[in-house]
Amino acid sequence: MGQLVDLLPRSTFREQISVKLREAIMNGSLAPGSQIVESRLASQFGVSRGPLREAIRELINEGLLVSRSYTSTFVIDLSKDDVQEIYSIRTVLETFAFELVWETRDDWFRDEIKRRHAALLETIDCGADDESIAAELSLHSLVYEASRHKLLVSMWNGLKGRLQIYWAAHHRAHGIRGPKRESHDQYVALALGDDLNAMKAEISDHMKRGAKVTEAFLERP
Amino acid sequence: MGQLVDLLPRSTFREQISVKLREAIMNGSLAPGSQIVESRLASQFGVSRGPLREAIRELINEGLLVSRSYTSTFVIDLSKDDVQEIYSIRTVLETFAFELVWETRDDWFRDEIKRRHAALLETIDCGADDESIAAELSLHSLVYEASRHKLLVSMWNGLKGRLQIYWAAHHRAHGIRGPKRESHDQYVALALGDDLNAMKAEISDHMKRGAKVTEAFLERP
DNA sequence: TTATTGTCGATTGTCAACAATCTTCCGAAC
DNA sequence: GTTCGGAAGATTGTTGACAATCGACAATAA
Repeated sequence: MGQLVDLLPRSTFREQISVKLREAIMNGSLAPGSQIVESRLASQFGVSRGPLREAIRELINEGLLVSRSYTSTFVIDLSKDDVQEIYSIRTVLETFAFELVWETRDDWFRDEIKRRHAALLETIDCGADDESIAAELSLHSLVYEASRHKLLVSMWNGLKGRLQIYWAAHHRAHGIRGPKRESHDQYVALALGDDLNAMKAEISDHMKRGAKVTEAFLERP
Repeated sequence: MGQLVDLLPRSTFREQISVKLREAIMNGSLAPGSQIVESRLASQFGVSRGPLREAIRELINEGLLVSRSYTSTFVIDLSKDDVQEIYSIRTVLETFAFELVWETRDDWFRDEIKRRHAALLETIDCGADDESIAAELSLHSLVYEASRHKLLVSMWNGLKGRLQIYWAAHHRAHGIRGPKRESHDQYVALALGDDLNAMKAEISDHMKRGAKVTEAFLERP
């Protein structure tokens, strides 16, 4: 039986706060390295410190915030090494995801990948930078979702959050544009094709290119 | 300048509680599927519900507890699928870890893997079941630690906790003994050798065997 | 001047009371 | 008997006040 109506979003403050906080970090309202003060944020959100603290703990576990006991909490500032680690793990996980999915790709998968690629192209054409980043991540998310591997999905979500912070922050800081228009043509074409090894090679290349670009961020004057 | 005296372990209640809780889950004092009640646990630990809740959130994020809003919190009870997922991801991550480590294995690595293997054999000979489980996990942890890949280590730690719960619970429930004495001979020998592909094959085999054993747990009358 | 100690403000950590929500169970209406 | 509604109990969610800790700065003594 399907879902007759949407579930009412009766969420707790902690949940609402944690998504708002994530948003604020993603869109740069809370810049990397900036300090989080519980009492200030609590009054901004109009709640007490209790649920706010729990939301903060959640983001700390996700690796989006870091805290020192009794002293302070900060938005993470990823180092070059951190980003390289993310890309290297991404290569491994995304390759595994394609192995899982490969033989069972269906019409939904093919339609959806085209749809998300088109959405990415559109945001790029609009010049909407933050949206392009989200769209690129959404395109990559597809193979994880299609794998039906819950653990794999949750690991990807963790990486995704940190990547998004990093990209968004650097794009803002350096005035760099989002993904290039042709950046995913090959990826999508191979994902629709029949050569798994070529797909794996493309993932590896794609990540190496990504890692190179982020390196470039950090070598600017 | 060296350390004159040990640092005092001045940790917060939240930290102390979260390690105690983890212990209680690992050693079966809190069995899989059993309910967690904040107020009861808080009085047992002699603290208020605030820090206890934060510790609980931490374990929820680690996947050791699950909670339903306003209703209840439980120790997870892994399904067969969950365990299969853990093993499949483990295969991928541990293979990657060996790729990273392979060319830079040094004397420390070789000594340490022998040491941990010996420790595993000793706990098996003693018939100390819980210790054998911990020793086996410690042996596998080595390659992650040696990889110097922080992200990889943290992902492994997440898996490790869940596996340990699962094993410990099933060993207790079914009176099954811990790892077999010869179970890691091949693994260690290959890790000390020079054939990376053979090592990869052994990891894959090792995990398939592990997954089979856990399947057997669940098919008992 | 320089090293040590005391003090103060800022921030996080903890507590106990109170509110909101969910589940269960019981009774009434049909 | 079945279904509906509502009260009761259990549990989690939220709050505001208070305590502990840290870092910086000033006061002090050599």
